[in-house]
Amino acid sequence: MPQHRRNQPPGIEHNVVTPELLSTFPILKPLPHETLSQLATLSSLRKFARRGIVLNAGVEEEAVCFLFEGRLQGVDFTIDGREVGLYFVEPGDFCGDLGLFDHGTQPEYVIALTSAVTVFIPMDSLREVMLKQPEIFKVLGQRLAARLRQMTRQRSLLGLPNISQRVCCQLWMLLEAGEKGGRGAAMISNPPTHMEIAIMLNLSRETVTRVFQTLQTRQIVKRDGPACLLINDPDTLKALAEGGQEL
Amino acid sequence: MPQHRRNQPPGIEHNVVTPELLSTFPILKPLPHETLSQLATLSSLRKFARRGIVLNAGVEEEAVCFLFEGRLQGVDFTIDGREVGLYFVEPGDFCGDLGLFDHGTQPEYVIALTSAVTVFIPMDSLREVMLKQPEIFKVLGQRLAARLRQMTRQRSLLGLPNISQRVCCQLWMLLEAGEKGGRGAAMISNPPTHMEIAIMLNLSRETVTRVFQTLQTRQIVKRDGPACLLINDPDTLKALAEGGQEL
DNA sequence: AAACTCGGGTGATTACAGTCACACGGCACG
DNA sequence: CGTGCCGTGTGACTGTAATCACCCGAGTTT
Repeated sequence: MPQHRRNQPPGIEHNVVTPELLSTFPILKPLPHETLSQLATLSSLRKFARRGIVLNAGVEEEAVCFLFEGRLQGVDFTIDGREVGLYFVEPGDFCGDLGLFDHGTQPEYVIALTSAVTVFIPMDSLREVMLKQPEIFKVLGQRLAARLRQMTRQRSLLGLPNISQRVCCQLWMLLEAGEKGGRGAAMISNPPTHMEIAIMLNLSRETVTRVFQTLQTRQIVKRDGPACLLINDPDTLKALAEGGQEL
Repeated sequence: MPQHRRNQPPGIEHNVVTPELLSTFPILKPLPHETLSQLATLSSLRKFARRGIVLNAGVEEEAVCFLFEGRLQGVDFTIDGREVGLYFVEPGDFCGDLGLFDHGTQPEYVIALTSAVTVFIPMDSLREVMLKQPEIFKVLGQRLAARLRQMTRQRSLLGLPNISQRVCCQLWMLLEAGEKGGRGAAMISNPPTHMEIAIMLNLSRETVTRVFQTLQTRQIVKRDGPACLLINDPDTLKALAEGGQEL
C-alpha cells in the first residue's frame, strides 16, 4: 500500500465500523444516520492480503462486501481449473450483491488483487433496508444493469478472432473506465498484470506479453513504473481496437 | 410454425392486445385487471419472420418485448462483424428490460430464430407499474440476477481450452434448461443449429459439426428429425462436459 | 548476502481449430 | 417441375496461439 491515505475515516485503525465510514460509500450516503448506525453495529471490518479470498463461489454468502481500499477482482474457474477474470471492484464500490435480489448463492469468487480493506454488511439487514428505501433499491438495480452491460461488452470482446485486437480493445476499455485525460496522451494507473489480462481475455500470459512488446516498440504504449501504463498514441490504439489497423 | 397452438388467447388473430393475453405472462399475472387493461391499450402485437430483428442494439428501445410464441435470441456483434450468441428467449419470457432499471440503451440485438409473435409494452408505462408494485419490481430484479448468473456460467464455459468439452458443456446446459427426463435418456427439443451453437461458443460451424459427428458415432447423441436431439447417454455427456473423459 | 517470489521477456516446437472448397439431402416456393 | 436456400457433412491446408523451457531484474524475506 504505497500511497498515503488522506482523510482516513474513524474506525479503520480500531477495526470498528462507524456510520461515518459507511457514509463514505456513495450508495449508502443517502441513508438516514440512524439507519447507518444500526447497519454499522452489524457490520464488520475485514482486511485481506494480496490473493486473499474475499467471497467464495457456491456458498450462500451472508454479507455484501464494500471495498474501502485496494482492488478486488471477480473471478470464476472453469471445470478444469482455469481461472477466468470477470470484473474489477474499485474502492467505494461493492460486490456480492446478487443475493440481495434472489437469495441465491454467490456465482463467482472475489479475490483481492492488492491488500484490501473491506466492510462486510450482513445481507439480510441490507436487504431489509433496501426494501424499505426504494431509492436504494433503484440504485442497486441500476448497478446490476450496469454489470450486465459490462459483461455483454466483455463477452463480445471474446468473440474477436484477432488476438492483438482483443488486447487493444481491453486496453481501450480500461482507458475508458479510468480517466480519459487530454487528447494525444493518456494513462492507465495500476494496470492489470499481463497474467491478469490474459485470464480476462482467454489468452496465455506469453501472448499478452508479445502483444505488449509490439505495442511498446511501436511507441503506442509505454511502461512508467509498475503502477502506470502510458498510452502515447490513443488514436492508434483505438484504431487497433476497432480493427481499422493491423498490428 | 408447424405445431398447433392450443387454447389460443383472444386478440392474436386481430392483432389486438387484450388484458387476457397479457395475463398469460407469469410476471404480469399478479397485476390487477384494471392495470392490465390499461397496459393492453398501450401495447402492440408484433409478429416477426425468421431472422427478423426484434430489438436493436444501441438505440434506446422504448418498449419491453414479451414473447408469446416462437423463439428469440440475444446476439451481439464484435467490432469486426462476427456474430456472438448471448442467450435465448422462450415463450412467456421477455427481453429488453434492462432499460427499465437504468434508462440506458439496449446493449444487444434480439433476433427471431423462428417466426415469432410478441407483445411490445411501452417501457415508461411498464416502469411506472413496476415502481408502484414492489412485487413486480422484485421479480424483475430476480430475473436480472438470473441473467447475470447465466452469463457468468456462459463466460466460464468460454474459458475451456478443450473444444469438445465446451460443446458438451453447452449441450449439458441446454439439457438442464429443458426437461431433464428420466435417467438413461433425455432429449433437447428444438436444438440450436450447429451454426447457432458455434456463435455461442466462439467456434466455427465446421468444428461444431465435427464434434457432433463423433458424439453421434459414439452413440452419445442421436438426431431425431430436425426438431429433436436425443441424448442416449447423458452420463457420458456429463463426464465429457466435466472433463472426466476425453472425446 | 543468499534464497525466494513475481512480473515480465523470448525462442522453438507443435497441436489444433479456422478457413476454403465442395457435396448432399430436404424443403419451400414460384 | 426445377430452382434455390439452408443445415449439415468432409477433406486439405495453413496460420497461429498454446506450451515448454529458460532468462532476467526487482523486491522481500531469512
